[in-house]
Amino acid sequence: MAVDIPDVVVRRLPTYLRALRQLADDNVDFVSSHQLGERLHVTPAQIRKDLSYFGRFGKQGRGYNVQLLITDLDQILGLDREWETILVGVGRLGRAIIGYPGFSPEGFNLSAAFDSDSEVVGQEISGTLVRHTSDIPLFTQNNRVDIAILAVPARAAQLVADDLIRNGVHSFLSYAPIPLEVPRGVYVRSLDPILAMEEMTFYLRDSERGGWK
Amino acid sequence: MAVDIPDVVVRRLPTYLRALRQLADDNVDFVSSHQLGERLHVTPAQIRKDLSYFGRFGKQGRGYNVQLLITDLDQILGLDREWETILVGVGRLGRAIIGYPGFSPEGFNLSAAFDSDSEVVGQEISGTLVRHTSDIPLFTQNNRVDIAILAVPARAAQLVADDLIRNGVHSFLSYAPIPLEVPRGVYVRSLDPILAMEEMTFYLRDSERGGWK
DNA sequence: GTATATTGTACAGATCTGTTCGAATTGCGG
DNA sequence: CCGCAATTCGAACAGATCTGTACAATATAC
Repeated sequence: MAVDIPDVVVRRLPTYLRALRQLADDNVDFVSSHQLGERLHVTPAQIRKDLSYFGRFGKQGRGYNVQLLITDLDQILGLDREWETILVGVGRLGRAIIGYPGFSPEGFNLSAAFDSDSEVVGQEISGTLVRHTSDIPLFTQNNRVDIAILAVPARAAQLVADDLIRNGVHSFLSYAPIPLEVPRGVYVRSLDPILAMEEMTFYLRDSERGGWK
Repeated sequence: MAVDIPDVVVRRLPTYLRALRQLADDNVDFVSSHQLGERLHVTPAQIRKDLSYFGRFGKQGRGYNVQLLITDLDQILGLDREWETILVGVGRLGRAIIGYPGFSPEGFNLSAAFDSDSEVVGQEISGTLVRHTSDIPLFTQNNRVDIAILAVPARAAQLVADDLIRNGVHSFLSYAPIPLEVPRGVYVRSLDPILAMEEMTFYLRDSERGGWK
C-alpha cells in the first residue's frame, strides 16, 4: 500500500510537523511550501515532493491548511495513537530518560523500567517502578511493548536486545555506542554521541586552522 | 584540498573505524572490504569507494592493514588529537553526560560544565566543577573550546547557543529537541530522541497490524 | 475578470550506489 | 624457483535514487 517512501523523506516529516505545530501555536491558518521551507532551510519543491508521496494536501494559490496538515502528518507518522515503551537500563542516562517530559506529549508512554542492579530494582523513579530484567518475559507477555529504549552499557546492549527480541519486541531506540545485530524485521534507531562527535571533528579538522569552509 | 566529501561517506567512516578497532583487539592484521562489509552490512564496493576518497590504503590480493587503516582514519577524522569540549546544562541529562566514560578515550576532554541554576553551580559532579553560565565569556577567552554539548531545556537552547556563538564557539552537539538557528560556518549535530521515535513509528505503523514489511 | 499566488508533477540534473574489470599481490604445486 | 589460480583493490562505467527547475492547472483577491 504505502509505496516505498524514501527514508530521507520519512526523516524530514517529523521536522515539518514540528514547524507546523509552532505555526498553529501562533494561530497561523495557512502556510505555503515557500514559507515552511524558509523556516526549515529546505527548498519548497522538496516539501511539496515529500508531501506528494502521501496525497494532495495543498490548495493552489493558498498553500497548506496548517491544522489539517498536522492531522494528516500525525496519521501518516502514526502519532494519532499511544505507543507503549519500556526502558532498559536505569543508570544516570536511564534516569534522565525516565524524567524526560518530552515523550509523553507525543504519545509515547513509558510503561516500565528495567535494570539488573539490585540496588535500583524496586525503587520508584519519577513515578516509574524499576523492575528486574528477569521480569521482562512476564511483562511482555501481559503488556504490549511497541518500542524499547536501551540505556545500558555497550557491553550489555546486544544481550539485552537479543533477550527483548526473543520476547517479541521488534523496535528499539538505542543509546548504546555499538551497532546492534538484529534479524530482519527488527527496527533499530541509534542515538550514538560518539559517532556524532566523530562526524563533527572531520569537518572541524580543517576549519580549525583559520577560515571556514 | 579535501575535495568535497559526501556527508554520507563521513557518517560511515566512524563506523568503519569502530569495526577496525574491534578487529585490532582480536589481533587481526588484515581485513578485506568484503569481510568488513559483512560485519557492517555495507557492500564491499561502498567501503572501497568511501576510502578511495582519501587515498589508496589497500593491498591487492590481501586487503587492508588493520592497524595502518586505523591510524589513517584517525587522522582523516581528526581523532589524532584532543578536542576540548564544554557542557552547558547540568540537569539529569547533563549529569549523565558528565559521567559518561565514552568520550575521554576518543580524545574528547570535558573541560568545564555550566548551568544557570544556583543550586547546582559550585557543585563538583564526577570531578567537574559546575560554573555559572555567566562565566562562559571569561572561560572561552582563556580556554580553547572546540565543541559545546548542549543539554539544556528546549526553550533555553537557542539563547544558550547564540551566547556561545558570540563567544566564538562554532560547533555543537545538541540534545535539545529543536532545530537550532545558526549562522553559516557553525556546525550543529543534533541528537533528538523525539525525532528518532517519530521516524520509527512511521515504519511500525504498518508492521504492527501483522506481518513485517 | 484579470493579475497574483501556489500547488503538484514532469522533466532534468546531481548525487549516490552497485557492477564490472584490469592490475597487482599472494599462495601453492610442481 | 617458477608459473598459475585465487584473491582483492581501485577506478570506470552504469543504474538507481534523490533534488531542483519549470510549468500547466487552479484557486484567490480585489
